[in-house]
Amino acid sequence: MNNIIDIYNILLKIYGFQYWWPIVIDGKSRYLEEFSKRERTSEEIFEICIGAILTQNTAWKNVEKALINLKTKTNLDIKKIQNLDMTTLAELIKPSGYFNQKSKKIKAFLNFINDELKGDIIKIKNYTTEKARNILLSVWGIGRETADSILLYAYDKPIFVTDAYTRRIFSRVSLIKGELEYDLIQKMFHENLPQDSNIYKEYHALIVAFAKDTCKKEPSCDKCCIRNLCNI
DNA sequence: CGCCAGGTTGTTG
DNA sequence: CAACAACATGGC
Repeated sequence: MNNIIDIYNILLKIYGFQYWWPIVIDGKSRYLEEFSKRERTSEEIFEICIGAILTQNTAWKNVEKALINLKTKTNLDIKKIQNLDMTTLAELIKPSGYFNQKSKKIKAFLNFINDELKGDIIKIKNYTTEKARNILLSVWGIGRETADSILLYAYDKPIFVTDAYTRRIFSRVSLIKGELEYDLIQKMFHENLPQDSNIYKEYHALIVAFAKDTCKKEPSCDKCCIRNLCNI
């Protein structure tokens, strides 16, 4: 009896595999099955990192527009983006909102790639999860959820991504008491699931799907697939 | 029109 | 440390 695993299985059955993280191909975000079966290329890693920054408190649809702009203009080439001035970069990512903040964050991340990684974005792959997380968190503009999204989806590190949806859903089913710390919520998932990055990837994506579709701010409990486990 | 979206940082008591 | 403000566009 493990509610964390039970809920995963139910969500997987209802919503199916989500195949996160999406990559822009032919002008559209695509979620491809093959992404769960091979490592990400350095180009894909970079795109995931940028997308993770752009999606902070922002709908993916808007991020997609920004990523398409960046891809069209720079082919998401690190050097080309580095050579853009702030105003141009901000203009390209405008649809994702907070464009001044986010262009600063992207610049900070590019500096990090140059200075800490000597231009080699793959380098993090060889770090321990803990070291990789700490080094990402040291970058201005990268907080815990962004760092963990990058670690899990770009570098395939077994670390669970927690977000506002996770809080909402698991508070409602009373697996989270009150306002639990990010790291404590994450710990709960780590302790109740196999240490398997593919499960972490799917579970977080399923949480997002479920939160958008049913466990919304105003929940649609009548069609909820886990209502028998819930207390509201 | 109002609300919300795959958060993070900075400021204040 | 908690509470709160600031950051901003676009979809529904």
